Formats: sequence, structure tokens, C-alpha cells
Amino acid sequence: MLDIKFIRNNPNLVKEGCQKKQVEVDIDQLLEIDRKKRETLQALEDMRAQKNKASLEIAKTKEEKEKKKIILQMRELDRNSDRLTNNLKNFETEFKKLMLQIPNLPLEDVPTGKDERDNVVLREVGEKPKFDFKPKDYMEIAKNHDLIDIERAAKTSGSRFGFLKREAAFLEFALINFVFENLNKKGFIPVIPPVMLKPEMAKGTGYFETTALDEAYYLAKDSLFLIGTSEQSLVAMHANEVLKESDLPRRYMGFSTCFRREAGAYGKDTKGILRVHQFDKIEMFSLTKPEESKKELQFFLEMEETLMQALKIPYRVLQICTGDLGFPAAAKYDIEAWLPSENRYRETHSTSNCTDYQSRRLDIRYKSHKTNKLSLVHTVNGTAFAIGRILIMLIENYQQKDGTIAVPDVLQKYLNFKTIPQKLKE
RNA sequence: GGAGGGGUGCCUGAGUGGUUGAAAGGGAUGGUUUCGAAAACCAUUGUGGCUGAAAGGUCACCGUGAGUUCGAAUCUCACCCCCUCCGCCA
Repeated sequence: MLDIKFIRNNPNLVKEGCQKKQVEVDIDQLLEIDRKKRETLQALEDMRAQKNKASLEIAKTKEEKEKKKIILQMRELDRNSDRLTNNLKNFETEFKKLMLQIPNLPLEDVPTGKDERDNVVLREVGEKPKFDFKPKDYMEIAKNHDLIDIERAAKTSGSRFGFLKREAAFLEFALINFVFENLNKKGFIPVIPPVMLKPEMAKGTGYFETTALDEAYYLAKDSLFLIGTSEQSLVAMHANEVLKESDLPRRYMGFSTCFRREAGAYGKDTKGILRVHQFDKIEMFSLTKPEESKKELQFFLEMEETLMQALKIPYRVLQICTGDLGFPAAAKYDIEAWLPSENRYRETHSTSNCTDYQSRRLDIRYKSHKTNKLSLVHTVNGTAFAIGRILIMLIENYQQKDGTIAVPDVLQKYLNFKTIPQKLKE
């Protein structure tokens, strides 16, 4: 949510921002309703003030006649209050509806663009593997090694699921250990959060407006959303809290299963485990002082790149343009890893600065040491590893001529194998 | 799932339908004292909206939402959350 005062003072900036983000909201209508809402509120409050004064008088007055007279007056006054209250409620509902439709505004240095085609490639890092044989795609390799079973997952659960088996399962734990160990050194607090959220918390994250609502699983019987990323649980964790300035930046790394309906992705990436309904992910999340969120975003990107470099997977960094930012983000970078079988880069990481957009919705503030004043924190999130996609990248980039899969050096200490041999098919 | 108990400020904890935004204690902050500290003493100590240049004015908030009333932390209803016991269970 944006600050209504900011919108009042900078309607054109907001309009421009919405346009850049390809989101249509009627700002003029919002301001008109805001004006009517305040007008009504003022009238109602004046009336209440009158009533409060009268109540005091009633309490003080000892004469019964005098009391009755004032009470009757107040009853008369009350006739208007229902109408005013009703009006106010309507204005407030409409106001809130419009406010929630406004996305976070892009920061100034974000490149303007329509969609993902306008994202800017900042750099390519790492050497793409050169194979002196015809590289296979990861699903073929995974089948040969009995690492991923899509067919049986379809039998048990339907499309877009997978069983991770054998070395793939061990690799997942190795990746988790690797990240936890390294990010903990950088001050990230490990968290395994709930994967279900109450509706108001889920909505507070800002991902549930417009079409994104269809993206989430909802358990109607219990009125709970399944999270799409642990970021959602981690933001909600500090809802309605006041943090100490000395606690900032507060960095978390959340490990959780993530659930996505992939409702808008019919026919897209239907093979394998690139796009599935359920996957595990380690997410970085940080609450910062407003003036530090830009720096924190750079720090997150640096962490992501460090992790990718440690695994020696070639990747490129994209600066996301205004039209592709997503609802709550004000700035965002993606990392795409090299996928040999498709001869192109595919997204594995994403890191965003949501400024005070989430914290205003969820009321997460901090108290300044100096001024003792309360301000909203900024929130920054970023992928550490989305396990499934990293496994894909590992399998393809580390495949060997003899049919085995090598294991990155940095993961070997968490595993009791250095290569993954081929298996006989079941 | 069954039975009971409870949600008040940073915390503990009072609160008879009428100056109760809320006693008291603790904590925190500032000050006095001190070479310094402790102790003691004094003072301060909620958030948000509207309005205003500011001072101020005003409204709201005692889990949430409705209701009764001239007036609700206090009465009524619904919901949410937490705790205890029993049952079930990884």
C-alpha cells in the first residue's frame, strides 16, 4: 500500500508510476473519494464532540429535568449519525479497494519497459560448459539415474509434480546445508516457517491482488492460504510490531516448501520439474531502515551471485524493467542460469526491494534511537536457492561424457559421493 | 473433537455504565546526587486519523466485528486467538 498523503501531494508521480508498471488505477477517483471520506469524517466527529460534551454535562447535572432535556436533545442529534456513519463506511470501503489496487512505485533508477523483453542484461558470469559430446537434457539424465520420477508423480498427484529420489534427495539437503552454513555467517537467522497463512496476512504481502490471487492454493475449510514462498511467512512474522533500530537490518533465511497453482501457465514448461506446484526453496528476507534498503538489495544480489559462483553454474544478471516488476516490488534483479539443453538462460533467482509497501500493509515499524519516532521499515527479499531449478542446472551443467554427473566441490563435504553413477532403470 | 479459563499500555496487573487514555508496581528514558557507579529522589513515558504554519483543537483505539445506551474497557451477541484438562495423534 502507498501512503495516501504521498498520493495527495504527488498524484502525477503516482499516475506515472502506475503507468510504468502497466497497472490501471483511477487515481482521480481515489482522490475524490478520499476528499468525500474526510468531509464525512469531519462532520461525524463534530457531532461526536458535541455528544461527548453533553455526556459530561449529564454526568455532572443533578437535576433530573435538566438531564432529561439534554438526553432528548442528544437523541434528536443522533438521527443524523446513522446516515453519516453509513456514508463513511461506503467511502472507506471504496477507498480501501482503490488503495489496494495501487502497486508499489518503481524506484527512479529502474529501467522503463513494458514486459520481460525490456529487462536489461547487466552481466554474464561463468564459463558455459563445452561438451565434446551431445549434451542431454536434465530429464533424460534424471531418468537414466533414477533421480526424478514425473510419471509416478502424475499418478499420485497429477501434472506438475515430481518425486526427487536417491542422490537428488541427498543433493537437496547438501544445498540446504551449504546455504545455511554460509548465509548464517552473514547474519541471516535460519527459520523454518509455517507454510499456511491467514488470509489477512497473505494479502498483506501484496502478492494477492489482481491475478496473483489465483496463483495461491486456498484451504477453504480452514480459511488458510498455502504460501508461494517463505517470504510471505517471514514478512507476516513481524506484522503489527515495533522493532528496535538496533535490530535492523534483521536478516532471515527461510527454508520451506512453496506451493503454486501455476494457473496462468497452461502449456508452458510442462516437461520436468522446472515449473511445478510444489518445490522447496531457501529464501533470504530482510527488514531494514528505509535509507538502507537499496544497499540491502545490492547485498542480496551479491549473495546470490556468490552462491552461484560457488556452484560454478554460469549465469547472467537481469535488471528488471518497470513493467515486469510485480506488484509489491520497487526494484528487482533476476538471475538466470545457463541451461545447455535449451541453449539459453532460465530464471533461478529473483531479489526485490519492496520498500515500505509490505510494511505499511502489515504495520511493521521501528523506533528511531535519536528521535524516538516510529517509521515503517523496508523489506527486501531474494532467492538463495530454489532447489528444483538448481538441481536442473547442476544436472545439465555437470553431466559427463561417461554418463555420470559430477558434484560441485563445495557440496562434496555434505555428501558421501563425488559423482552420480548411472543406474539401471527400474 | 469434549469440558473449563482467559485476552487491558513495553511488561505484570486493577478497573462500580458517567473527566478512565485508563490505578498501582516494574521497566525504559532524562535529570539531581557521585571521582564514577549503585541506591535514593524528581520528572517523562501510547498509537493513529482529521484540522492547523505552529501552538493547539478534535475524534478513535482496552483481541476483532456488530448491538444496547444520551454515554461502554465495563452490558448483549458473533467471531478470532491463547492457556489448562480429557480424547486422538507425527
